[in-house]
Amino acid sequence: MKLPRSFYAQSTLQVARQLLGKYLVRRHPDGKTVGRIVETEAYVGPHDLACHAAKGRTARTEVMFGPPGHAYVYFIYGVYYCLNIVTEEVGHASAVLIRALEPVEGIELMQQRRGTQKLHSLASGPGKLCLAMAIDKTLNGVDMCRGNILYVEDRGEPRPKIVARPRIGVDYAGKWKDKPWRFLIRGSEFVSKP
DNA sequence: CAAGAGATCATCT
DNA sequence: GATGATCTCTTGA
Repeated sequence: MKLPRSFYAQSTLQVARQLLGKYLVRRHPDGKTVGRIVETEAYVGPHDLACHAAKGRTARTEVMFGPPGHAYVYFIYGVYYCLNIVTEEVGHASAVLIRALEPVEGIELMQQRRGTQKLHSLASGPGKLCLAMAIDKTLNGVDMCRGNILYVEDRGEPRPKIVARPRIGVDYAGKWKDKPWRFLIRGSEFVSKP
């Protein structure tokens, strides 16, 4: 079943942990792709210097200030897209970055889009998974609690064992850079970095 | 295997 | 005008 808005309205750290073991579903004219979420990162609000919302309310961060359960997709390094899901109540700018997926359905399509056969590196990183699932800026702001082009599904899987690590690529964030807010499923072969 | 460069552009100063 | 919530390829041990 599709995760409801109340799921995303929880604290960002809880959402980041509870998304592990859930399934990201993407429907596209070329086909359906599904991946099991194995790695996430929490960006908890404007006071978190690693969070884009720390720059204030701008055209780019606008979605994060809105209601939970919406997709925040941004373009980075002139090359890749990254997918986040907005959390907490309206006005509280926070989100969870989806960092890695274990390919589940539509694997051939993902291989085609990524130009590789290797399952363990098909979606093992925020940029890679967006390529594999055809996620780009046209999905920015999409409501993931309504419609069926992009959403997260609970398939009744028991809660996985979780490991917490510092977030990746946020060395500029001062005292926030070492917060252990990157969450991985313990032992998964599909994460971006062990 | 580890380290480094380059790709390439929206966003903010 | 600088830089980034990344990835791939190349180089060298």
